[in-house]
Amino acid sequence: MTYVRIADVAAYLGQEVIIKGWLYNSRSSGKLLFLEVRDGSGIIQGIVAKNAVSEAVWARADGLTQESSIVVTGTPREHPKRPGVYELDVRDLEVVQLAHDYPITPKEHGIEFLMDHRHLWLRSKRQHAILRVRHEVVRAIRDFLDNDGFILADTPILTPAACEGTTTLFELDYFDEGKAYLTQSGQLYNEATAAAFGKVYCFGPTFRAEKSKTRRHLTEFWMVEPEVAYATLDDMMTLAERFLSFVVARVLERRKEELTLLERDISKLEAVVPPFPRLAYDEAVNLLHEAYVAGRLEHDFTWGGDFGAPDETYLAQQFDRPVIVHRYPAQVKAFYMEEDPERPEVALCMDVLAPEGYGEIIGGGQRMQSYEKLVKRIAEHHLPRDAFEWYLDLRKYGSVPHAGFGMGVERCVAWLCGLEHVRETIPFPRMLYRLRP
RNA sequence: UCCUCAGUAGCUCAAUGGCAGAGCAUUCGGCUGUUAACCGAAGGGUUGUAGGUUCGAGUCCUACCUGAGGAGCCA
Repeated sequence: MTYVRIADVAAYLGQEVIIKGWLYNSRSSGKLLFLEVRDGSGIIQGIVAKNAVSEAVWARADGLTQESSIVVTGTPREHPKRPGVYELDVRDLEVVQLAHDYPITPKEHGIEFLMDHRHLWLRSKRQHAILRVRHEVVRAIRDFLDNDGFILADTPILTPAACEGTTTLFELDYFDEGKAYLTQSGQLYNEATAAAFGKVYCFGPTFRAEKSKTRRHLTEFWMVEPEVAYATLDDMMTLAERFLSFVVARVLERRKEELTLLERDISKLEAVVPPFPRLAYDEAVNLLHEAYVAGRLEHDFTWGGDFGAPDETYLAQQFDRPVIVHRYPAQVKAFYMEEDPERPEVALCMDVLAPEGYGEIIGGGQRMQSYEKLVKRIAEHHLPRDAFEWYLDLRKYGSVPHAGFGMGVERCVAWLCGLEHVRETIPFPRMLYRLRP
């Protein structure tokens, strides 16, 4: 007898197989039982006819409860009325464990209840679809970078100092070395590996102890950060555009079924092809000001600040694909940003804003190349100089123009899936007021 | 940290200041093609906590707790 996964039953039509899984839901019609069996690869409806099985099998099948673990023996065949859909004529059924009072019923639940039962919620169809899209996004990211000459060079999660002085860090005791912090970005280390390998990326979890409680924030999130030696801001805008287009195309190609289950408007994603509109910060400010004058934005925006969420949403809504905003005022950006040689008050940086109000999904730019200017910046930002000596070494020994960016995986997945909140895009989200399960 | 909203059965929600209710889930019964199946019955409540107003509070007031959304900050 062959053990098969539900995703593969089409190759076994008419042959008896074994399926190992859990009861997702069941319906009955007198002497017929309809068992929806899931095994992680898919869901198949098992048909138990009272006159076709032994009394013992019938009794076991009739007594099944939601999420009981079961091993089913039966013969797959096409659904009588729905071509392309497969069912299983059940001959035998063993109960591995009988579940009692599974809390997540097939009706609606509130978000608090579902988040408290996240470990069980992961079994439902919608969560499956989202996490399969996430998996495809991660795979596409790696395929794109690996095929483009990048080396994966992971950066440490425990770090001795902040990489951006402004944001809040998770702090912990590190033996006799004093305080250590959970990384908020691998970028500074990326600059070191880029000087070693030319084209690198790191891909892992990052942590921000920001007290942000919005649909776009997690305290622990995954970020992919490519970094390229001898690259400029323009190179990064082009790379981000190619990179993001590739990821979107891959998800459309391989996960259309999941997007359909999520009721995602696929035409919105099909529009995501190069070139992306590029907007200087100055132009963006003008657009926002005009929108305020026309009554489309509540607050006026003046040059010098960073965009708020409504501003980002408005800017993104002006285009049918991601928009790249570049050359922000240096004062609102991190200390390591290179300045524009023609306008020192702006930084050679860029953000990619996703369409439909999903906000900033990519941020990056060209890094400061000059040793002297970087020393000055570190002092201006009141950062501890000694913690950055190794970083300054990168400017002493073969400094070159270099640039990179970071993309938040969860925001990207939320956008691709059309979700209200990023919390469903990671198996176990960590948020301001949620550490469990 | 601030602003707004919400806490009633295991879950999702009703209930003009006047008897605590429904659907789903659970248990029992019925149905040979069901699709969040359906039909019938039963069990299930310290209305988030502590005070207050009132003849009477799930409902009004105060404080606190918990959660959700948003601001700031950010991917």
